[in-house]
Amino acid sequence: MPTRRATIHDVAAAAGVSVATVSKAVNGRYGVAEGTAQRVLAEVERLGYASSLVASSMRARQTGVIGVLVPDFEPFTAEILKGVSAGLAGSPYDVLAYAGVRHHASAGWEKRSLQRLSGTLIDAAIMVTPTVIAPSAEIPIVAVDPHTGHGDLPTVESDSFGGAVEATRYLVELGHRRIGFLAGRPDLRSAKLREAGYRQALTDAGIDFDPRLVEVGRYEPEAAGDAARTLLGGARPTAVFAANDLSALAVLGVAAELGLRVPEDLSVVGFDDIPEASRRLPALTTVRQPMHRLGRIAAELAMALMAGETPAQTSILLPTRLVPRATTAAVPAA
Amino acid sequence: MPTRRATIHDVAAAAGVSVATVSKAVNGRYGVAEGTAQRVLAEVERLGYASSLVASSMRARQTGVIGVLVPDFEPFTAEILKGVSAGLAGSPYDVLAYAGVRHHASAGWEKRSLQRLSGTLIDAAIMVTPTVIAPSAEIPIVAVDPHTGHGDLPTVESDSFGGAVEATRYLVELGHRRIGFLAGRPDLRSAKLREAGYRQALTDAGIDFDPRLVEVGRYEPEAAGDAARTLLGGARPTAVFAANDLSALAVLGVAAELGLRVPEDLSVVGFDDIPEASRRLPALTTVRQPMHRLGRIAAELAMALMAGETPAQTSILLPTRLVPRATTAAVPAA
DNA sequence: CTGTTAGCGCCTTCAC
DNA sequence: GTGAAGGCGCTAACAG
Repeated sequence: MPTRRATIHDVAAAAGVSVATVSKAVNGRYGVAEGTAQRVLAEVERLGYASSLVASSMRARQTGVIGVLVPDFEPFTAEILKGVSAGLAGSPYDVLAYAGVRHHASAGWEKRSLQRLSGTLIDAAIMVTPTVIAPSAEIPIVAVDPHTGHGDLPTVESDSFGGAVEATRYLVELGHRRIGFLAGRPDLRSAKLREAGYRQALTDAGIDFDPRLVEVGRYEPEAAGDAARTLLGGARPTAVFAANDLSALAVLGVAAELGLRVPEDLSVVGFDDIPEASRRLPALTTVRQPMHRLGRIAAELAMALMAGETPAQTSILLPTRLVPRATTAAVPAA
Repeated sequence: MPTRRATIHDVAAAAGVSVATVSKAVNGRYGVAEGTAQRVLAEVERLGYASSLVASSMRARQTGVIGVLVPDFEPFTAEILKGVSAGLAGSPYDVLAYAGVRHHASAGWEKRSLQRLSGTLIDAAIMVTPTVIAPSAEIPIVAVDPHTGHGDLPTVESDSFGGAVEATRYLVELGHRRIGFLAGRPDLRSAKLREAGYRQALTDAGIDFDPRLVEVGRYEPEAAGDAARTLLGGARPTAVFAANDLSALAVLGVAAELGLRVPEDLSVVGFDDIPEASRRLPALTTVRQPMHRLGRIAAELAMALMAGETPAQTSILLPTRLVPRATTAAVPAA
C-alpha cells in the first residue's frame, strides 16, 4: 500500500506508457488507442489517481473550480456560500471558498486573496463584501455586497436603503418617536445606505433627527456593545435600529445587563436575518436580506460571464423584507 | 495599468534583481541586504504582487493553509466551517474549503478531493462526513462526523446514540406510545446509532418495537418526503423522530399536505439543530448537535497534529442536548 | 550577499 | 498512436 499519493508518473509506469499518454487518456483527448486508454484508466482506478489541482492549474487554462473569497467564515458569508453552492448544483463546477484569515484585518485582503488564487486555480471569483477591488482582466469577478461603490464590477447586493426605511417606519408605526441608530462602519457603502434610510424614514414621519441617538458600532460585537452602552446610558431611546444583526445582538446583551426588558422597555430591530437572530429568545425582529439568493445569483452571473455572455443586468439589487419577531412592541405608555 | 497579474519575474525586473532574491525578500529569508530588501518590497507594493498559492505550493513544503473538505455547502457543513474558522482565529492559518460538487454523488468524493488538494496545497485536512478514507501519510487529517467507523483517523463527532435516546425518551414522557422513526442512510454510522438509540429508549420504556413505524429517508429531502407519506399514511404514529433535521422538515411538509396539525395531531423531533430548524414556525424540537464546537475542536486537533504533537485524545465525542421547541406536545387524548 | 540551477506535477506542442 | 521536451511560477540548494 503506497503511502505517497499517486502521480501521473506512477500511472504511466504501471500502465507501461508515457506520462503524455496518460494525460491524454485521462482528459479524453483525441489520439489514444482504445486498448491503451482502457489499460490506463484501469491503472488510474487501481491507484486512486486524480490529477493534482495544483499542478494542472499551472498548465491548463481551466480548472472547473469557482472561487468564493470571503474575509472570514461567519454567519453572513456562510449563508452566501450555501447560495452559491445551490446555484452551482448540476453545473460542472466545484466550489473553493477561501478565507484569508491571516490578513483580513488589513484592508485589501480581497486583493491579496485574489492574487494568490488567480494564477488559474479558479476560473472565476465571487468576492463577498470586498472593500477595494482591482478589476483584473484575467478571470470574471462578481462582487456580492461590495463595501464601496461598485466600480465597473458586476455586483449583487440587497436593498439596504429600502430595508432601513422599512425597519424605521415600522418602529414609527409602533408609536416610537425616540429611535436610536447603531451605525456600522462609516466607510462602508451598506452602512451609509442604512443610515440614510433611517434618516429618510424619520423625515417622512416628521421626526427631527437627533445626533445624540446615533452611535457607531462598526459592525463589530465589542464596539457595538460599547456604543449600545452609550446609547442606552443617558436619556435613552425607546427603540434601537441596529445596522446589522450582530450589532443588534450586542444591544440585546447590553439591555440585559442594564435590566431592561425587551420588548417591554426597549424595542430592537436588526438587519440581515442571520441564523442566530431567529435562534435566540426572544427572537430578533430584523430586516431579512436574501443571503441565499444573493449567493445563487452571483453564481449564475459568474457562469454567464465564464460562458462569454454579457448579461444585460450586471448590477443586481434584491429586495429586503422586514421580519417582525419578538423584540419589538408598541412604545410603552409614558 | 497592467491587466495581467504580476509575477515574481515582474518584480525582479522592476527591482533589478533576480527572482531568487525577490523570493527571499518576500519570505523574509536570511541573506538579503537591507537596502535590497527595501527596494524589492517597495516594488512588491507598487505592483500589488502576492505569490501565487499554486506555484509556491508546488515547491514549498508548507502553505499555511488548512483545508476543509465537504461534500457540499449546506446547513450542517456551513456550521462546521464557522467553527473551524473560529478555532483558527489568531492562528497563522488561512482556511480553504472545498466542495467537490461535481462528484459528491459518487462514493469516495473525499478521496478525490483530498487527492486533488493534497499535492501540498494544504498543510492539513479536515474532512466532514467522509465515508471512505484512505489514510494518507502525507498530511494530518481529522474526520468530523465520519460516516463509517473511524479507522485510525483522529475523529470528532457527537453523541448520536445518546441524543436519539434522549429524543425518544422525551416523546415517551409526553405520553406517546406509537413513535415513528424516519431513518437515515442505512450505511452510515450516525444513522445506525440514531436508530439504535431510538430502539433502546423504546425498550427502556417497555414499548415493543414495531417495524411498520420505521421508514428510510436516506437523509435526502425527497426520499424523506416519500417515507413520511408512507409513515403518516396508514395507522399513523402520534409522534415521529427523524434522524436529521432535513428529514424532520420533510415530515412537517407532508403533515401540512395531509392537513395534520403540529403538534396537536402529530409531534415531530429532528436531529442536528440546523439554523432552518429554529427559523421556521412552529420551531422544530430537535437534538442539538454542537456543530460549531465540532469544527472548532477539529481545527485545534489539526493544529496539534501539525505541530507534531500526539494528542492523548484523538477520538472525541461531544454531548448532544435536546432542545424542546414547538413541534412536540403531549399525546392527544384518545 | 546575490544569481544560477534544478526541479515540484502536469499538459501541450511537436517529432517520431 | 505514442513519447520526448519544454515550461507554468516559485523556492531550495548551491555557486559565485
